[in-house]
Amino acid sequence: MKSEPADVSIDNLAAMPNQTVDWYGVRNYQARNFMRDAMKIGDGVLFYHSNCDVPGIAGICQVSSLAYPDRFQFIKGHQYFDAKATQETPRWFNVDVKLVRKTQLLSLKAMRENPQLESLRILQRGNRLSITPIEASEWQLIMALLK
DNA sequence: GCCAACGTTGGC
DNA sequence: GCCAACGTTGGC
Repeated sequence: MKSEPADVSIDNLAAMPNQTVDWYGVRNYQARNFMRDAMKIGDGVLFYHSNCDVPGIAGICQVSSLAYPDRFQFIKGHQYFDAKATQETPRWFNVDVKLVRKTQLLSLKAMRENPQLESLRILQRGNRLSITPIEASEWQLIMALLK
């Protein structure tokens, strides 16, 4: 799951109550669907710093709630307000994400240089999704790299 | 339903 | 700041 550290960094997350953040602001249907339809409590999450000096994986987290309506879609004037969303038929959803541990930064560059990680969705050409699923084998490999 | 125009993402 | 690669919008 990508986050811009200027918005929420791994250190920001570590300082939050319960070290938990609601993954607000996703306004892409595919990414929303991953949260709404696929994520279960306890699922592993790689916290990725994007759009920053050294993009890469900065920590390990886990999903700590099922998806529920993103609170900002209802706030008029807010950056994430959506006029087409209503309380009865919300359009955007988010899960809660809880920090497991901060890790050494596994940079995008390092990931690209590792042939074993070639299949990672986030490394595919043209990928812009802020949330992408990961294979169990890829997860295991990254866990080993982060040891 | 097509698709041109426009907006966004995000690495570089 | 550039720009490739998407995603969304809206006229037709």
